[in-house]
Amino acid sequence: MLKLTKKADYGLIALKYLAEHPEKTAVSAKDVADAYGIPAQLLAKILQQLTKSGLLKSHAGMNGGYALARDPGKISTFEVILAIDGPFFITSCTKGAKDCELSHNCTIKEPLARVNDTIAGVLKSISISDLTDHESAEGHAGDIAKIGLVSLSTHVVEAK
Amino acid sequence: MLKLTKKADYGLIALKYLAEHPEKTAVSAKDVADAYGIPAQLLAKILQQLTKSGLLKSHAGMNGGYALARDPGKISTFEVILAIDGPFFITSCTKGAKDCELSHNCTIKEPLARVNDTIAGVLKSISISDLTDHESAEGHAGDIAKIGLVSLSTHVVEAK
DNA sequence: CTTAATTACGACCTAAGCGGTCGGATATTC
DNA sequence: GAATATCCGACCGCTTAGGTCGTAATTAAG
Repeated sequence: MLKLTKKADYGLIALKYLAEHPEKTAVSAKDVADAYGIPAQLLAKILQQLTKSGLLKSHAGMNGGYALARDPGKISTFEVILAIDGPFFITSCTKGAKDCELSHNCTIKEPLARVNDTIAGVLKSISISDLTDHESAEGHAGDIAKIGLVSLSTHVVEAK
Repeated sequence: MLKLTKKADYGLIALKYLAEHPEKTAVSAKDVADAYGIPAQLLAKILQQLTKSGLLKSHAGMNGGYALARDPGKISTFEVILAIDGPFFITSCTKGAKDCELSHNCTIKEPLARVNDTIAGVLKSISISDLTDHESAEGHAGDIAKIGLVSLSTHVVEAK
């Protein structure tokens, strides 16, 4: 279905929240959970994962909580999703082509891998601070094309 | 995890196979299944779905089978995935924002919806005939940028 | 007209993963 | 030492993906 998990959603929401409140030195999982109606214990585990991945700094004890480990502009959504959901690959045949090799040539994998890279590139290009919608994120229209997009298309269809 | 299902994989593989064998007027599900080691009955159901969606034409009976309903260049991977897996949305909170509304503002959804559109645009730009890897699908490097990509990035990260 | 190939369709099953909870341990501040 | 927190592992219910089975309807070939 190509959808990302709720955990990743929650993680992104939490990081965005942290990015929007730089005045607070530490925000508890419960605070964020209450603010958005997210199950507190679940969010706690997510934030712990993000901490282990080095995206957050944690501080236990009273008045403790989490804080961004880096500038929100330096944290990509790709990293967040990776930290929470693990490495993703469009192809259900996992990367190694190990399983598909025996069943002849899964000829579709190479082009699909390029699609995978494209999507990853898009995700890498979007940082947490980009999620803070300052309404129109105009400009830089051509930059996306530089993200290592392999052009697969010989016939560009206009997207709705 | 942002991966597409095996069913979609199988469907794409089958369509590519059909596109590569235009000489055959009809290919049975079993033929394709045997060629790639795909469970025959499962593939059959997938091809039936694609037929219902108008991407394939079917012919029952002996020497029957499936054929592309259109030129492979006119069938986008987006359509295939849509036909098999149904509409996909990056956001786990389904499109209507119905469920998220009550739990305050799920501020992350708008930017994520744009990511969704971007990915959809990429998928729409890739046709079945594009999957036939004529090695380097060069050129058109900038075209992707025209696909209605909303530029979210202010800081482009180099993709691997 | 019988047989074999093939699509069409629905019921069903199983394993895995997501979303979530619970309980307890550790750390830190007041 | 009591109140907040992070930490961490075990557990659980539910959905869904992936796949099977059986059966009916269609069509071509002998």
